[in-house]
Amino acid sequence: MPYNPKEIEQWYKENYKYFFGEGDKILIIDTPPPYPAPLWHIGAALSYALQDFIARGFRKLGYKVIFPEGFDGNGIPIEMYLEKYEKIPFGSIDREEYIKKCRQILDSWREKMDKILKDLLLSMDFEHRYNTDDPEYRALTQKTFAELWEKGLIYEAEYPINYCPHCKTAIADAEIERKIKKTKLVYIKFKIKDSDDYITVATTRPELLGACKAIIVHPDDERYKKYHNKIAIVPYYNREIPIIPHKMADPNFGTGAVMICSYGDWVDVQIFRELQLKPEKIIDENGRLTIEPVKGLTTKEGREKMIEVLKQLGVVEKIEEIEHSVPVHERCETEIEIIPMKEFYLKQLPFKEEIKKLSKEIEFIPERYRKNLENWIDSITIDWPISRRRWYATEIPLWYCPKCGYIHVAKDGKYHQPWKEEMVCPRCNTKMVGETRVLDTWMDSSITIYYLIKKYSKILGIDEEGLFNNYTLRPQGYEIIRTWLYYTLLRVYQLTGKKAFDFVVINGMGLDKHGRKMSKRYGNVIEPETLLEKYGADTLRYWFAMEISIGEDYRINEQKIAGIMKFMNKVWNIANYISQYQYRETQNLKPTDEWIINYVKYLENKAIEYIRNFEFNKLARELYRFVWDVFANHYIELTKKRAKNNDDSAIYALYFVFERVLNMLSIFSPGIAKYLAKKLYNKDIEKEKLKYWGKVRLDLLYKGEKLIEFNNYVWKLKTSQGKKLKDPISIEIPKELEIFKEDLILLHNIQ
RNA sequence: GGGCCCGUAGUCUAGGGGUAUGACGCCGCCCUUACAAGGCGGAGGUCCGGGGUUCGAAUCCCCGCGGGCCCACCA
Repeated sequence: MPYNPKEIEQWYKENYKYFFGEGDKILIIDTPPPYPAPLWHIGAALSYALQDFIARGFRKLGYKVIFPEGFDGNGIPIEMYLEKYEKIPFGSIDREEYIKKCRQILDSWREKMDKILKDLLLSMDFEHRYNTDDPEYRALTQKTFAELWEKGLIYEAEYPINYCPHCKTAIADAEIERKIKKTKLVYIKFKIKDSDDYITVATTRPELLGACKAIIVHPDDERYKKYHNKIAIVPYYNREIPIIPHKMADPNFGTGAVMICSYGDWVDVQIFRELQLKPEKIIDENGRLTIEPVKGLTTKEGREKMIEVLKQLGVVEKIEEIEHSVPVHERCETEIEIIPMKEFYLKQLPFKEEIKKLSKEIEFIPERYRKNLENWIDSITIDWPISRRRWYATEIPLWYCPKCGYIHVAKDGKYHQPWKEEMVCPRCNTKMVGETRVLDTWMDSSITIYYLIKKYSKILGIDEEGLFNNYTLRPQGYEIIRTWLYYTLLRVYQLTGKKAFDFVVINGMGLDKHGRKMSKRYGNVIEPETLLEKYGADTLRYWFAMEISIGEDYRINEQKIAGIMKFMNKVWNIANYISQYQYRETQNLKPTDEWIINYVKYLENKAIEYIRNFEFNKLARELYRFVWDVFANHYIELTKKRAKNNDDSAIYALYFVFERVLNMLSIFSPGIAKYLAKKLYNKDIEKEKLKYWGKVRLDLLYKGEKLIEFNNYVWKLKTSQGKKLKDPISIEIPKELEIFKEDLILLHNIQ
């Protein structure tokens, strides 16, 4: 019967039941809840295989492992989808309907992804799946909001904030990406008051001229020293503004003179604050300009219009085409504007040092990503804006009394929707107004571990504190260190005073075989379903285990995957070979058999170390070499004739070694391992732990290497002499291999 | 501008002071009763370049060159 992954894996899935593992220690894996999408990136899907190696590996080390299944759902992506593909723009239908629609689509995607997770043969707790957009989960988010509100860590304030004109909501720094774009650098002449002189500034934002409140030049810039603290006149608007020396002006860029507007970028914000200038709000919440001559235009349109106007005034000195990086919203790639808005903030500045201290107590795998987190923490300059003007997210659980001004926060632990839920002021009995805004989705995702501790302490019947004091592990990609990891550390610390994780394991990204990112644009996207269908999960997973070095990007090369399928076939055939013999025991092991048994014990001892250090690729590679190059090619060949004569020792060794192999293999390729172990040993190999065998006989391992060398030598000799491998040969057996004499004579037909 | 990572056969990779791992591909021989999805053998490399440390460098240090990532206010 040939190897048929489909049949085996189907059998596996049908018999699957979640198993925590047996042991005193508990490891909680804070599985990333993926954001649902109609197409799942192969790299994202495979990252769950790495988590499964950790889960299965640690169960084999004697841990109870919590490996939950969860999905995200809150936030802007689904709303973007609705707008783009369902042609339902935000605000075009009733809020209730809109939310229902989002949920429906998300759920249908989640079913597909759930199937992929199961097809990957993950040892996940599929029975207790959670969604961050479930009422139960959102209730917890709201409860934590109320807690922090009561502690005074949340406040509302009007500050300039990153605003996405497309999504019509404020966003946090962590949600911003930078894109290199071509733009015009416009050189504009400003007249100096009471003089015929003028000063030229270079700007990429001429449309903001109406909000220009100052010009800065570098204090040491000789060209402009004569203008320090003089007054310049803004063209078109004829407003008088000061020319101020400030070290933020770079003499080497443009003309060295910079116009400061409310707000072109965060430098402007900083300087307005420092110089206590009065900001002018000239962009509205639709991203449109509000003053002439650009009233009603978008910033892009306004830019062109303003250039025309300034040209007619004769104040444009020149225009250069430059490339520079502009901040865009990571979800929709729209250029962000900085607009003063009234939003809720969660205090994070006072926690910077404490979070940095916590990060030093966390073990990062690999270590270098700790710096990545620390760099981000260092770069934080404002508190976290957490309110969003969207619909599909967790509602801010607040009501306002129009009469007495009382603000009610829901802290009953239930899920609330203030935009439709009526509330009467407990102080003056007036009907209150519900908050319509929602929370940044990271407010939900940053408490996954907090949620899981609560949930699994109930399932396992352990108190929360006790569960938290075990081991927590966060697996995730490096691209969300500044968001998911950082926000989780912050939130969990604010809620519990503890570090969220003992371990952070960073996975790399899956690239195509040439090392390029996969994207629709290049046409190099591989879907998980395709590979699963073609090679099966056991093969895909084993390939992945061999391929990845934790924290490094890896390339997906189908030829290699196909190569690993041959390995599965090899394992299958070894089982086939062994199964022709009846299991038997012996007290008298022959040297060749003792050698191979020592070898596999040595490997299993090493496996324990490898798993502790998250070095799955090393284990997978060594197991591969052992099974194929040592066990199959040398050991089985050496003992074939002896086994055929029903030699107890040989048959015992075959069974013994292969069981240890299946035990290790079941971490990576659980389908085939479980199937074969059931067949040959009638055991559930998934539930077997790894065994530490103590000292092994290194002298035998050494002799074994010599044995392999000798076999290769004889085979080479026969080949070079044009003999067949079974032809007789006359050759002296080296002294150190004397103990293997019986098997060597049979294998090589030595006369 | 700051920080981090990576350059090893046609392709991809392991190793991180002492004759350079392995996979895929390529070439030759072999259907040897577990396996042709196999076995045996073979060709293929100034380990990016240049200096230094050393008896000895792919490996450690410095300087380049090339690629990638993260952060930062270049208007």
